[in-house]
Amino acid sequence: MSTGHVLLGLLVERPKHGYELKKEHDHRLPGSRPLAYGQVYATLQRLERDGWAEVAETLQEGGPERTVYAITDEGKAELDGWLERLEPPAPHVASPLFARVVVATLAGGGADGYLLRQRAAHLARMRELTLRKADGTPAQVLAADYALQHLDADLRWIETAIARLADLKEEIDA
Amino acid sequence: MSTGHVLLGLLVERPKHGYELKKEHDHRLPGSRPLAYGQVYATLQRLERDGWAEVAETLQEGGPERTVYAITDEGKAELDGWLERLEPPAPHVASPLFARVVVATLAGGGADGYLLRQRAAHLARMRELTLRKADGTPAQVLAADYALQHLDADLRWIETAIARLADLKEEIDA
DNA sequence: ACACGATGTATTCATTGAATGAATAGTTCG
DNA sequence: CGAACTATTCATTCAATGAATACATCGTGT
Repeated sequence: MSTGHVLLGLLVERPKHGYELKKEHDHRLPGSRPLAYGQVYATLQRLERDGWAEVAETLQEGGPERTVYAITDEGKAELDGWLERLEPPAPHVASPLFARVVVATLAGGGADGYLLRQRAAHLARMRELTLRKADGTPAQVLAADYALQHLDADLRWIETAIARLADLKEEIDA
Repeated sequence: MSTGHVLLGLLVERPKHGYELKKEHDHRLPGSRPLAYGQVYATLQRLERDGWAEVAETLQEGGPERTVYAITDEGKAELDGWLERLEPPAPHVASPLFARVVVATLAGGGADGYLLRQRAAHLARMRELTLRKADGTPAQVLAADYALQHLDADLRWIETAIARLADLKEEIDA
């Protein structure tokens, strides 16, 4: 429940309500997919159910009702645990790129064309990100760097994949 | 529906039933998370609902019933489209690593320790994968290369993140 | 001065997809 | 007889989207 832990993290500062959490999440984690409101409130309910967050107060002072959530002691302990825990380093690599290459080869189409087009798209995206880095906040720069490093990793892999497509085809035909 | 497209790809060769598809998937896409049976059958139902696959025959020749699915013409067209489509190059980077660094900084703990431990874990995992590459099939080697490139990307990012933690903290405190 | 629409705040709901784990049931083989 | 393999189903949870609801504020034109 990665989203839940991030929300817990945002609650450490002070109690907040759903709308605020969504805004903060999108602001603090630029580059990550913006949270849908539905997901925020669903996640908050799970946090409450598990005792990691609780309703601090319900405000009705002009405007819609706002339900403010606070992190609990249990939630703080859980968050600490999450921060200590090492990210299991990619036990399973979910790679749409790899999947397509295998499927294209299986389906007989050949993956060369796809890989070449993908390489071009990656290069374009990297140029775009590099430009955007210039005027970003530190968080935006870090997020962009993360994306850039992984796009570069894809590019390197694409090169070796192109070179080894023949081997893959042989294995599949066998 | 990436899983669905992969299953479609496996059906191009010839009609297959769920159990066989699960085995083939896990075999053809080493390194990816093994499919749960439940997911295979649920996905097949969606493929059928969308007209991309259909029940070819139901066998009851000694042994449990087997429902064999075949790809339809519509499914072939969809698969071609999927293979043509470029992977939207990381519009949103879902990065547990980045998320933890931000949350650790927000929560006041500081992310240095976490990054150092994560670096060590990555290095260990890379050594392990490199060893396993030696005696792998071409598909396994490609999958391992994909993982290795991305672990290396993480490592590079970790270095720059360590160097820029102070900037991030400053942004958050402001 | 005030009706009106746009914008912003805050939450809920219905639905779908992804994923897990356990349960079921028959077959083969030692 | 029991263990292992083949094949499918079910119950449940989490993740995620998109639309709907509802109230408040604020600027604009008449």
